[in-house]
Amino acid sequence: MVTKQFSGLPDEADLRRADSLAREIFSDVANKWALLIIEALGERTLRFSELRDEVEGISHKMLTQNLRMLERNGLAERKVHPTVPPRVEYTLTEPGRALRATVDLICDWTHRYLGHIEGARRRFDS
Amino acid sequence: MVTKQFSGLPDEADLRRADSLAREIFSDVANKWALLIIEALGERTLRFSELRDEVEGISHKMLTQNLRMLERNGLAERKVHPTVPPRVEYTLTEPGRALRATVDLICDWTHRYLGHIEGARRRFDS
DNA sequence: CTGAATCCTTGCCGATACTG
DNA sequence: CAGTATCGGCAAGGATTCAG
Repeated sequence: MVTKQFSGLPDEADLRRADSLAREIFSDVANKWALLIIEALGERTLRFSELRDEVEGISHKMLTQNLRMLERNGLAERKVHPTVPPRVEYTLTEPGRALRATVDLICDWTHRYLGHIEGARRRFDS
Repeated sequence: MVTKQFSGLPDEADLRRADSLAREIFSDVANKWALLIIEALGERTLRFSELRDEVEGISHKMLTQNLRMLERNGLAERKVHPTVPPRVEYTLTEPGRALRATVDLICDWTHRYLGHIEGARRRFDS
């Protein structure tokens, strides 16, 4: 990651920094809207407005906010076409697609256990 | 899932219901604290207080709140030992463990791309 | 069409106190 | 020790407006 001058081994400070960074990334990514956007993007390239239609219930603001975050972390790429009206397209980068694979698994999980969960809820709610 | 009286095929209403349920479950589960708790539990059985120590930075309230949610959805099991002082233990159920497997993948992902992301951030922030 | 900025409301979340 | 309830601050997030 970072080239140390006097040792190839990370020291404690490095490990703590990496941990807190990992935690930060996890917090960025482990939120509903971010994951839904990633899932919506998939392998496709979508415009801002297409994304807003695709991600059910997301507001203009949440979409831009999360797209900025994804772009900042290098998970999505933002391509501006200097036309009028402007046309902005978003695509997942390779790290983004790798993350999407895991999101897919969560979706699979959701559907596989839909019945279990529905039952569990009924039992709990009584 | 639900046995229909006149048709084995789900009608549109069923599909819409299933979708909104899936979305609801996804929203429950796709949040930082829930995922961190699931990850902390792993294959172990932990007491409330152990969990609080294990999940860095979580408050008493968030912990109970999320544990209730996990219990309600049948992802974690809550076992009360009627001793004094009380002793309450939490364990992941099979659906919970299945979900944890995917959370593990997200953690792996985080660590694998830590460097990419750090670089992307530096570039973006300038 | 995108996006930034503003206001304003809602609800999250932490702190605290109290029960069993 | 574990859980619930209450209160309050503050940040998340919605609606709207303006700009490029």
